[in-house]
Amino acid sequence: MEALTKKQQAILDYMRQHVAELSYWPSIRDIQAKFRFASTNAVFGHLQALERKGVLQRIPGAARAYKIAPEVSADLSETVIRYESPSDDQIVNFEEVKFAGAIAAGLPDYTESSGVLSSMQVPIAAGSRRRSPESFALRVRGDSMIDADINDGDTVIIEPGQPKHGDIVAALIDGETTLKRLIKQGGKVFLKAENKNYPDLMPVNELVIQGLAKTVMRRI
Amino acid sequence: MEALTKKQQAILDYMRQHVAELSYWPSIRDIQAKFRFASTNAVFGHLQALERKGVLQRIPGAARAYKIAPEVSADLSETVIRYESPSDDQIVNFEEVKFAGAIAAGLPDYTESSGVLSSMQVPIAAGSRRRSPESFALRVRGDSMIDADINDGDTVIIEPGQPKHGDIVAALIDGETTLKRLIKQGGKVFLKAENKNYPDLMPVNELVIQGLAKTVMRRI
DNA sequence: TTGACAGGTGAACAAATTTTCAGAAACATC
DNA sequence: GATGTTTCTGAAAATTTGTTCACCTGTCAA
Repeated sequence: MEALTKKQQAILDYMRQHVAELSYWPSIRDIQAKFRFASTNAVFGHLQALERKGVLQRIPGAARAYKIAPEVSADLSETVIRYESPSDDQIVNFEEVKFAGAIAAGLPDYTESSGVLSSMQVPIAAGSRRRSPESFALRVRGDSMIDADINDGDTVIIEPGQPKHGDIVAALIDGETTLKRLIKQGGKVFLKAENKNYPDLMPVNELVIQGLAKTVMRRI
Repeated sequence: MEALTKKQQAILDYMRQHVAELSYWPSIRDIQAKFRFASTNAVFGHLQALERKGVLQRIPGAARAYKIAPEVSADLSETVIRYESPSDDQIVNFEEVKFAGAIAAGLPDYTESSGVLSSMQVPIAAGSRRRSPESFALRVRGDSMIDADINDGDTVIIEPGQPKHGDIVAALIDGETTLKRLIKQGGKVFLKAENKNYPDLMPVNELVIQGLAKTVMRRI
């Protein structure tokens, strides 16, 4: 694999950043402006090079249309081990977690040092003109849901939604967010900790919930 | 929120699917072709409507350039339940999963019917100016890792990295991606299925891996 | 020195794409 | 049945965008 020149890498990065932030690709002239080229052809040449080197695929004739080839893996100086990208149909297509508040529109806080925490973060919010409740992630502390296989240190994705009987909700109790299962029984609403050692049902009059826990994430 | 008509919803869905699959937006003509309109203006009108209704943002004059507003959650007409957003410090800041290949730059394939699946999706490499290989997600099929608490239907985030002894890797065996634990023993490399019912160690000469499984996601 | 090559200028061209205009058909609503 | 709205047609205009051509400028190695 032929290596990219500095300019090529910069352009590729810019394109990535652009599409991540705005959700659509930059035009050749956008790139030209960004790098202060006097001619569109400077960009054109670079794009050709990027395509030739296999890191970018242009769609002939189509404006703002590219595909980015999967990144080449860093060389692994191991002996027998070889990398191979998965075929597209193996890839699970996710939806999106919109993070509330401060990081809603932010770019990923990718700190190499932090030991490659997995997972995601969502640029999007581009065009978020709604004050609708967003999904967000919470780190689980404690063992109140241990019997539901949600353990200390896990991360749950909290989504907005209509809480139904049996749902696990992020509820505000005494100003603190806790994970509980919502129980409706005899017209009354209860919260239940999924831990045998905890008291059974906790009746609630007014329930303040932050959302529904729908997904658990666990580090291996 | 004004509701979308059937055609509008279909067009919106198509656009989402297109961008998720190809990583760039369809042109008006693409949409026209898809829905067999005789005129581009049919599409144009629908796009106007979608924008007026706030679910889509067009970039004037730019081809194949849109932003999609985040979905609004269904209104909760429940009685005692109140929503409250979490404070920022409760929010876990994630890093980013870059999806390989086709969906690299895609937007979420959000199908309302599919019942508010949780989770994320990644516009890509946002700002990642690193040439590192991308992470991606795989849906787990089968029970080969059941003893490691990775079950059928779970989703694992596969990350690039130097595989070490004990890591769970996504390895290519007979052209199929499988999840196995990597064992180095006596200078040899083995793969081990974490399921008591499966044979112990599988010796490998040449190992083709797609990455390291570092995170499991499970739907509740 | 020469030649190859990455990087760039400038202008023009062709194609793709958005956008506008005027009007018609379908369809529900009252 | 009248009325208004949504949906669509057809063609044309305006603009954006990708593409091409001729030529210039350094750098680096043979």
